[in-house]
Amino acid sequence: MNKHPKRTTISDVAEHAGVSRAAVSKVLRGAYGVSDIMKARVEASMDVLGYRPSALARGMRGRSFTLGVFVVDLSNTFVTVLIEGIRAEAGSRGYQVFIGEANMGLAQQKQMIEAMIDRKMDGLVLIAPFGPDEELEKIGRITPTVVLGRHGPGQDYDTVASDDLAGSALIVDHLVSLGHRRISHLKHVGTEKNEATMPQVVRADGYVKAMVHHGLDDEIDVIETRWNHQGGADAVDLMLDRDLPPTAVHTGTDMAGFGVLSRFHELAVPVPEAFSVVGYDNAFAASLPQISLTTVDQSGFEMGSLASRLLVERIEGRMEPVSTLVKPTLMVRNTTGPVPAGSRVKPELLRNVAQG
Amino acid sequence: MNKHPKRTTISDVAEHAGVSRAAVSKVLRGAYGVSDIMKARVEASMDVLGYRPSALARGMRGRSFTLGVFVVDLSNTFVTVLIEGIRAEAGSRGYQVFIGEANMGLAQQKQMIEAMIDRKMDGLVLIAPFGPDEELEKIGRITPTVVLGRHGPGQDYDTVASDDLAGSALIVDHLVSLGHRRISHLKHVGTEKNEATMPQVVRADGYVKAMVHHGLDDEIDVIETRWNHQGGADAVDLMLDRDLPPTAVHTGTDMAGFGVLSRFHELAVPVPEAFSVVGYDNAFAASLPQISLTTVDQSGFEMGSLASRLLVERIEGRMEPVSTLVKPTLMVRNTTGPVPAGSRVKPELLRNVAQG
DNA sequence: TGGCTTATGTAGATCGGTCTACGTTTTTAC
DNA sequence: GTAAAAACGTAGACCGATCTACATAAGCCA
Repeated sequence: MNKHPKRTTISDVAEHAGVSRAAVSKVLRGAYGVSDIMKARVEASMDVLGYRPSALARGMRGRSFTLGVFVVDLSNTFVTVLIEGIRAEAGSRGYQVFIGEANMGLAQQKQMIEAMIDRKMDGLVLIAPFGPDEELEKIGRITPTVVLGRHGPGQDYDTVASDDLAGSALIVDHLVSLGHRRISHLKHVGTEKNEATMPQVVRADGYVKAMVHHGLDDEIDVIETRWNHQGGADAVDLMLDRDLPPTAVHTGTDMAGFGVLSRFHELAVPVPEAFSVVGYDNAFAASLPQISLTTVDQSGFEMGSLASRLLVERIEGRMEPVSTLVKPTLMVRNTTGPVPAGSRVKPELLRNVAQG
Repeated sequence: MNKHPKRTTISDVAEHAGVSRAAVSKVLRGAYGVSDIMKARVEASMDVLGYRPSALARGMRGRSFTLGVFVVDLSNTFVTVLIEGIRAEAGSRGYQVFIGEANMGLAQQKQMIEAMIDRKMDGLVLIAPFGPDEELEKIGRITPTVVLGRHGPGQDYDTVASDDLAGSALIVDHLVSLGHRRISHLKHVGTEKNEATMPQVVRADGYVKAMVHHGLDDEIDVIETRWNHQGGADAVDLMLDRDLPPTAVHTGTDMAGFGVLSRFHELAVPVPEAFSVVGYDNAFAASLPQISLTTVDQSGFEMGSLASRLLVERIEGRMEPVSTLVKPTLMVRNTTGPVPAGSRVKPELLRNVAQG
């Protein structure tokens, strides 16, 4: 005895109200050409019958009232905040939000996005997708698209990104003001080619520019690693292996920052007394007092709701691309401090620890 | 110039291959009555035209090949692991997984689930939904459903849960073996009524049973609070305010555990020297060395893939409900230690600290 | 070779809505 | 008071697939 309480359809409502199916459809859509009397009667029937239109059938011709959010990695708590913003705005405009994840590379990403298109979702938010810009253009030509977390502008899609250039500058300024000069930066490197619009590229660019601005051209030190826990941990060993190790690091993302802190913790290198660490994203764990990671906050909720708003605009007809940048803010916590006095950073000592 | 590269439909393929639409449909579904020659020709045409069937249209009569995962709170990193498991299994069986979140109460949860049904998703996985069991039965009668994280059995849905009774026992056993006797427990209390199948109820029950088992009937201390960071922090003040404060706490969930640790950190109460803390879920942050929270691991990936498997079975016709329990394991880390010597737990002292 | 069964392909209804075209009333305007 | 315009409601094609019936062709057996 399953699935048998047959759904009420638009025909049932029409019959019950004694009008045509087209009339019910009009009421449903709030379309022109409905008298108040008829509207009331139809709505009453809907109520009595407990009618809910099939979003699937509606989608066949009209809108599906569904937005798709594509994510590479749900376990990154920062994207959760973005999604919160997306949902809030979309919900208030009558759209349902469904999230699709794909973390096994470009092919899987493509498949997921196609799955969304095949389900005729009215619009897509792509959170930090990989792949070349042209791929995104292609998607944008098929369906309304907003790319979140990559810099613009695009031809056929909108972008919402944090001003990563400014974010990196905030970090470097902060560290320099604490007296640091040897500041390293962790740049994400994956299997895919880096596009100029990707955050890792812009953050690295901002880091270099800021270093130059402070006259620290000679101290520029970009370490390529993966932006995850392991990548951060690995980078520590690399840094400590330098002839003259840095005194601070801009880890590019909190996840890598956690890895850095973990490794330092294992090595009993005191943070921030011996080494300053700055993350990026203001993920949940960064705020835990035992971690208390200095980081850059991207006001994810606002970015998310802005993306939603742009997407709905686009669905409703806007064609010109919009590219926005949100100002980040620095969250100074307890992993950054004054540069250690020269005596306290014995490179030899640090290297020994690393090998022990 | 948008959205105009008109999609190829089944008719296009049929025409190109010189067969009927029905024939193409048969090939698509792998249905009976297709010669090898025709199959090859149709598939070639699909290839040439770059055909992808509309999942929407397919769903109108047949399956939509879509599974819906309902989640209350995506920011809980444990559900991310569950989703990973669900996706792995579902993907290998040709289903797409879409996630819907609703964290603003029962009404929003209901709306989200209805939205999934309205889109004719083939089956639903509900992760720790709230509301009465009957509500779940109602859903299960409409569409194949697996409930993840609530204990069974259900009449018209399957359940996959961690053995919370055993989990609580593991925790209490561990603490008792360290010499603790005054062990408190944090029980989640929300705005909704607690059902007997909800984890907070079973964990509390397991805690009580385990305490009784160790002859600690008189030390049973269940504190009702919210299972989040703030709830954990608040509970610390409550515990320290007791005439004879406990020496250990089973926080019910890692999120509350983080709150407990945070508050202790603020109060400079050393963990585990003065107080032992155990979480539940083995969330990501629990593994960070600075946190290193002793907790219970629920092997989320396995639970997720098991749920997927059950759901597909149900979609394919099974009617008898299945109710499974997965064994949890204890992860001993650095927030639990031997009970402090009597002198070190001066209740007065702790209370002063709390007020300072 | 006739009679049956099995294999292969097609026509056309169907799913539950939307949307265009058109007929009928009711208003408005002069 | 009548023509033109606006308001209201309906019929029926359509979206892109699935699925049931049925027609035709091929294979099998005696």
